[in-house]
Amino acid sequence: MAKLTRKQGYHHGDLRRALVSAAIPLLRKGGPEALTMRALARAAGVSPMAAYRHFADRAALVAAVADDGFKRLHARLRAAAESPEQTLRKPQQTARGGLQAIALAYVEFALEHPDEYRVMFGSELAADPAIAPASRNEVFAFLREGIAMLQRLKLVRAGDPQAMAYASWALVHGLVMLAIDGQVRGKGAPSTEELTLTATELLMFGMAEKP
Amino acid sequence: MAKLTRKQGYHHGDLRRALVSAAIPLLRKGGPEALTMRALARAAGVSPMAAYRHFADRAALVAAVADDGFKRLHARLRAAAESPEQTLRKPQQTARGGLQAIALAYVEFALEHPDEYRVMFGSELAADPAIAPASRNEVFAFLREGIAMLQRLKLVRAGDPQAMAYASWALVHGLVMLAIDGQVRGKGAPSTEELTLTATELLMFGMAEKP
DNA sequence: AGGTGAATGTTAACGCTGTAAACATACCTG
DNA sequence: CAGGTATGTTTACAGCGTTAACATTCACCT
Repeated sequence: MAKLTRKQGYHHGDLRRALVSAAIPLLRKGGPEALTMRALARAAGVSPMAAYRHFADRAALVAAVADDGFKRLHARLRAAAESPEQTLRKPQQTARGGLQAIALAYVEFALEHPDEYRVMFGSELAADPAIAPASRNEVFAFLREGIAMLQRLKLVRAGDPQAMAYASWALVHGLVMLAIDGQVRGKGAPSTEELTLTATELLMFGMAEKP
Repeated sequence: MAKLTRKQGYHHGDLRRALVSAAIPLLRKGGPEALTMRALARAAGVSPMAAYRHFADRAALVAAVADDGFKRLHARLRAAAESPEQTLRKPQQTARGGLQAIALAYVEFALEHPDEYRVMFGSELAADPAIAPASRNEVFAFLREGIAMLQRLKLVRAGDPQAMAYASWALVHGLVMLAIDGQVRGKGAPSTEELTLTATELLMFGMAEKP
């Protein structure tokens, strides 16, 4: 019976979740730097040390926030994949267009929540791989499966789907980072959306089944 | 004669450069978190506040370190482009192979100095675009010129070289970030070098002149 | 040469941070 | 109801970025 109330009772009532939730508005207001243990505890109406009952240290807390972000990103990508009506200019092959729609959704998510995205890929997590967010692997698996499906449909050439998924992810992630850093601005720079379409199309051509 | 000693005399003798130089070993030992004003001043044998005579705040100092990094990266890429003997498995078209060699050199640089690379693209700089390192634009221009050259040689399809350069940069940057974050590890994951070759080849195919 | 102002470095202090240690309370299980 | 464990608090410390006031050294001008 202990299991039933495991996530509910106690003093605050799931403070862990409250802390992670409090992280989002904090991030959006003050950027990654504002994501401090004390500010978080303050936002949750709790003493600074309370957070340490749920997270070993700041890195663990950041990892939890990142994990949460990847979960939302995953949901967003799944929605984009399933939605028949994506805001995509070129339907072309449905499956390929679907993958492009996923890429667009990915970029959109990152640009809507740049600070969260930055935390998700920030250096705090890279320190030790033990706290790597599990949901990140799920996002990657989702992408890899998409590639594999396109291979089965003969829309993508044969080859290690894992490597192609890495390449695709790298491309989109790189686009996002450049966009977030404000590096894409400047004379004659394309809009991020245009750039995403162009870049993904280039990669798609490269991955296409050779004629 | 005043001009001769412009970079030499004074109290410390070009403390600004000393601070930026001291940043590298500091970074390699303790990661981006170790790059603090006080530690830097300590390493330069100077009082904590001395650094503020040369940098408005920590962000400015980080920007200077990043700028230095981009300068070294630029030099590295130029060397890779000019060196006739790159460690490249597939010579294929010389020019295209050259671009791939540049990509490999880029990834190598980042993997050798992951903490510096992270600082170069860290969130501290993105805050305000005013302190964006100028040398980063030079690296990008270098890449864009390479693409434009390939277009003139008819090895790359027509199209906005700027957008293609963004796509290429994004791909390589994304690869680096994934590799640095230790995300590429795992069962059946390719080596970073293999992955770089695969990914750049995919993009090259996509950018190739259509038959 | 000598004086003057700007450039550079120092000291002291403030509020913020992460986190360890000791303590207090609420809850669950027996 | 008793005991233990999970949770939250208080206190404390060292390190950080940064401000303000002060000290020194150089560069230049007459």
